[in-house]
Amino acid sequence: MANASPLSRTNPHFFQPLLPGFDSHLNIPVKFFSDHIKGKHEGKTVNLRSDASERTWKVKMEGNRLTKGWKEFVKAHDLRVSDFVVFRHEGEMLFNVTALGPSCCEIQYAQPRRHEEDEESNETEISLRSEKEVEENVKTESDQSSPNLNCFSRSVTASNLSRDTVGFPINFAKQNGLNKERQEIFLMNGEGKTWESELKRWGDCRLSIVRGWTSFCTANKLEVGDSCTFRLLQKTAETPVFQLCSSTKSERKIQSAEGCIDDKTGGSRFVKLTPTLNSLHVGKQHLPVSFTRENRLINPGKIVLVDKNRAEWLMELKVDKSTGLMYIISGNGWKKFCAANEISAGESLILELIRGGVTPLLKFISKLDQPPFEAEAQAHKRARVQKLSQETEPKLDMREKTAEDRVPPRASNKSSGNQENLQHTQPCSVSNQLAKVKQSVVDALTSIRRFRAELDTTEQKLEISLQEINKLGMICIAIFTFNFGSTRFSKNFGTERTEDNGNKTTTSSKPGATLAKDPLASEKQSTLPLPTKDGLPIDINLSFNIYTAVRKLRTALAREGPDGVMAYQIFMNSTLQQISRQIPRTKEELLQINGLVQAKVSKYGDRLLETIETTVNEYYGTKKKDPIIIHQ
DNA sequence: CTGCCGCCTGTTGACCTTTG
DNA sequence: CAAAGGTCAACAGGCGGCAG
Repeated sequence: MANASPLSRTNPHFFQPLLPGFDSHLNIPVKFFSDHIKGKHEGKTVNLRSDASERTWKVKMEGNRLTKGWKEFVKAHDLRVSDFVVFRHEGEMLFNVTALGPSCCEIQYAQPRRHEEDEESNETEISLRSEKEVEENVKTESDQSSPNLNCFSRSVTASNLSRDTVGFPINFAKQNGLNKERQEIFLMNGEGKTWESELKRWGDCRLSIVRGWTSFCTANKLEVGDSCTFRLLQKTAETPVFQLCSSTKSERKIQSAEGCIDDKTGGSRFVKLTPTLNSLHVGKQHLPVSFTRENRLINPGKIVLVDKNRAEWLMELKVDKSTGLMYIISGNGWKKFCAANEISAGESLILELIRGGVTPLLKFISKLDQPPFEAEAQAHKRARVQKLSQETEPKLDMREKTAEDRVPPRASNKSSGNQENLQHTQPCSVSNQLAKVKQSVVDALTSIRRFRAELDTTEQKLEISLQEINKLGMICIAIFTFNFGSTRFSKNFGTERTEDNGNKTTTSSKPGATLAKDPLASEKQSTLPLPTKDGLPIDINLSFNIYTAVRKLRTALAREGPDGVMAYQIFMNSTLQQISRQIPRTKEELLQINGLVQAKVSKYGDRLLETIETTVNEYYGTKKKDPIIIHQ
């Protein structure tokens, strides 16, 4: 899977996808271990560094396993299942680690916390990655005391698209000094492309992005219902830049691909929920403590509910801070979900918890008709429920209302076998009621067994799919490591290769012929040519070296610069990618790179050109300016 | 007609209280 | 103590008025 030096002549690399259980230890690939560690550095402590922090983590190596200390590194970098980590050996058991998210893009971290701000957790210098940070920032937007907001989320709606206007969180603006009546801003997508826009203030308490929103959404295929999160990149600049750092749609695609692995928590996967009039009205549903504890469902976040038609409903799993209880909330999503499953107040439904991905899923298993007396008792349980129903139908007594409420759904529910009986049995004897309860339970059990069999089959299929996805993920990671567009890559994949000595050899003419294999399995794939804008191929190995070199330069510049200057504020990743693709050799050529304005070229141009020149010379082993474009 | 503005109202979600 | 209900601030979006 991973291999020594496939990507660079100087630094051996390997990468690992993070699978469940990754946080306790990480296996170094056997081949890498035997090539670079075994016999030389065995049993030593490994030093891990990342671009996200200046700190070095010491991690114990037992055999080919990273053990003691790895957990801290994981925690500090907020690594999660389905992320990837690329280890680059810098020598003397020092590894530079690059973390990539499930989207195969590098995880962006927020500004490092200062020690004085977070003295309690001095083991963690890095603040959380953007996705989590987003959640926290959104959560604390109303909290005036929370410092350093640099992300906000917005949903794409038909209304804001049609009006080309979207609301802007006022607290976010206040925290970041966006107080002007009108302020030009840039909306930037993940690839670094920008759209001109404007932030406008109305009165004291309202801000909106007033133009550019629709074109941004259209260009980035953001549709109604998607939720997108923006990060403020250049806070101090004349024109603030808000970069799209995540969107719900892509996340959900990942969830649906990954979210159906069986859980390994050992708790009961099934939960019975009984929505009440109020829970439907306020749109939230508490989960039984026993269920959340057994299944370790203790962290707030997203949760996907799958209804009987297999439609997914993305909701929030929250924790009630005063009681510690977990509940699902989604505006009227819970009400609609119940409606979609033909569940009305007082009726119960059984859901099965499916875990394994980033987001847990609760799948509708069956409806559990309650005996009327129980539903009735529940309906009478609270005086406030009565108040609520009186608001809607003030003339009805609660008892009458319950009956009224319950009859129509049953009358319309053709699938309910005992609907007629239920309608007539309210005054029935206890034995009749018990018989009905028993029948309901038997029906529910039958449903559960049927769904379980179906789930087993689906699970097997999904596991096969997951393996395929993992394979693809590895391919993507290799592509990303080169930092080139995957579509261009795939076009040329397998058409031409270079041996380690840099000589080009044609080994396969079938596009994709080697795609099925692990892309990192062979060192011989290290110099796949990619076309430039002109359609001409470039030497990917050189470009990768340049990318690595300018990235190192950026880190160095960030460290040299004044406190608080982030690497991305010097050069953005997209700028580095463009530099590595176009390999500018003069300041004029630098100015043609997006993101390199005159001021930056004046400030950093010399060092950039020097770095590029050195890398090119090292690569070709010569001082002359070799042509970068290699014609096929 | 289009874009901008501002008022108003419904929705959402966090936090707290009450009930059984 | 678990679960449900209540309250309220913040926010989103509908709608109508106004200007160009």
